[in-house]
Amino acid sequence: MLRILIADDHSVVRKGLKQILLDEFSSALIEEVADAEALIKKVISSQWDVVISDLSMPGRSGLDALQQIKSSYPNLPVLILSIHPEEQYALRALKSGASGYLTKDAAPDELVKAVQKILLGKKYISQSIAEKLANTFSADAGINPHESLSDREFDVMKQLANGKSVSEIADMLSLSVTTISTYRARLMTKMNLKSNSDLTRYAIENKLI
Amino acid sequence: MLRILIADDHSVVRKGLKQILLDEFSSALIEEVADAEALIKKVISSQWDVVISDLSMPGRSGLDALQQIKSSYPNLPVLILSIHPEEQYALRALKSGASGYLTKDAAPDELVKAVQKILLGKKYISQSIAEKLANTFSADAGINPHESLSDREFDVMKQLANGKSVSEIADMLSLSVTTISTYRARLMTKMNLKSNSDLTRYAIENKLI
DNA sequence: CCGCTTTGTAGTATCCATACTACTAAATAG
DNA sequence: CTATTTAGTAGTATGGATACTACAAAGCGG
Repeated sequence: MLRILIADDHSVVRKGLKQILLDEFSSALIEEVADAEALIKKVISSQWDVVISDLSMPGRSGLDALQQIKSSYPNLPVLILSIHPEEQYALRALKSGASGYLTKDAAPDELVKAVQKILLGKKYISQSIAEKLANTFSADAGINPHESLSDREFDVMKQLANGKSVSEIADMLSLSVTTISTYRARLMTKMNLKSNSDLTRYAIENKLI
Repeated sequence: MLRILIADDHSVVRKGLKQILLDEFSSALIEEVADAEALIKKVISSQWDVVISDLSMPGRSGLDALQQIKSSYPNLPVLILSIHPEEQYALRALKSGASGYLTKDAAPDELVKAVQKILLGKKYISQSIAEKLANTFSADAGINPHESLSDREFDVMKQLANGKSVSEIADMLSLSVTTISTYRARLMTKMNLKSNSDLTRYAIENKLI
């Protein structure tokens, strides 16, 4: 019997996913969790055939959870479902071991197709994301300052660019303020910027926010 | 019999909404559309008790559709469901005649409560949105926020938006840092913003820098 | 396979920014 | 023409951010 675990902080989205999957896999066992913590716990406590997870969840990020899952269960396929059409996210997710990357506006049958494919141990990437990824490889890849950031740094960078304070971010991620401050210092050096406002401008110009 | 029309471009969200509503209103007739065009057509061709619509849809915006609906059917209640927690959106929606405004991370029973309330011809606004709206009324809404700034405040605002620190500005203007800090506090209140990054974004959007 | 670099994390001391308050001059309301 | 608000300015105390440092784990270069 097929066992599917869904992780998303929006209950509407969880219900929707469940419905779509049940329409196709009528006998599947589907469970839901609302944050990364619960996701990790569920993955450890029960066996699953596939995990479908959002990237942006309160507390620990989905990317974080993904990495943790893959380090303990390398063979458990994880499909990332994100609202972000940006290639950076897809790239990071795939690098972290995701079996697929879909945006939430994907059609139901694309979702079903993706699940079927990754159940076979294959990867699934949607057409549109594939095209975006292509850019990353060709063109001026690697020279964009923000691409040299680590996952954590990237996360923090976006929050800062969005106007969050160092301590707010520390709170959100349950880390020390000094840790966040260190990330900030590092990413500022890497990106060769000085103030949070510079960051905001950069992020707007590069369509990161 | 209760007739509910759902408009959202994400099919996952549509399914989720339908599920949640059916759990409560088991005998309801629920139909879905994926864009503003279809929404308008459906509203004209059939009778509905309530419309639940997203704001951001491809093509004509949800706000647009909302206005069109309210001009022809002022008594048809429309609940707006948005991903944006920002007050501007809520305000615009309410001004355009929406009966309620909810963000997509609302709990299922909040959605149900909202629908029940607006079916009675009342309005429904969530706690968090209500608080945000309060600000909009208190602070001088209507004119461009930056136009209510004094000259000094405006100066400082631009410098801050450009990434200068409070003490750099104090230096430049040969004033005390606390003076600049006071200006900053005042202009932030007037403009209803929180962080320097918010300022930068505002300044970019309004072509001030 | 072994250093060297990067990443994730945090403490301590210091520094910068803010909240709160206050005062004067100018503008505006009544 | 007085009373209230707005603008310009700053001090004191406090709270939050940063610099510097550190260290373990992971990754990579050779």
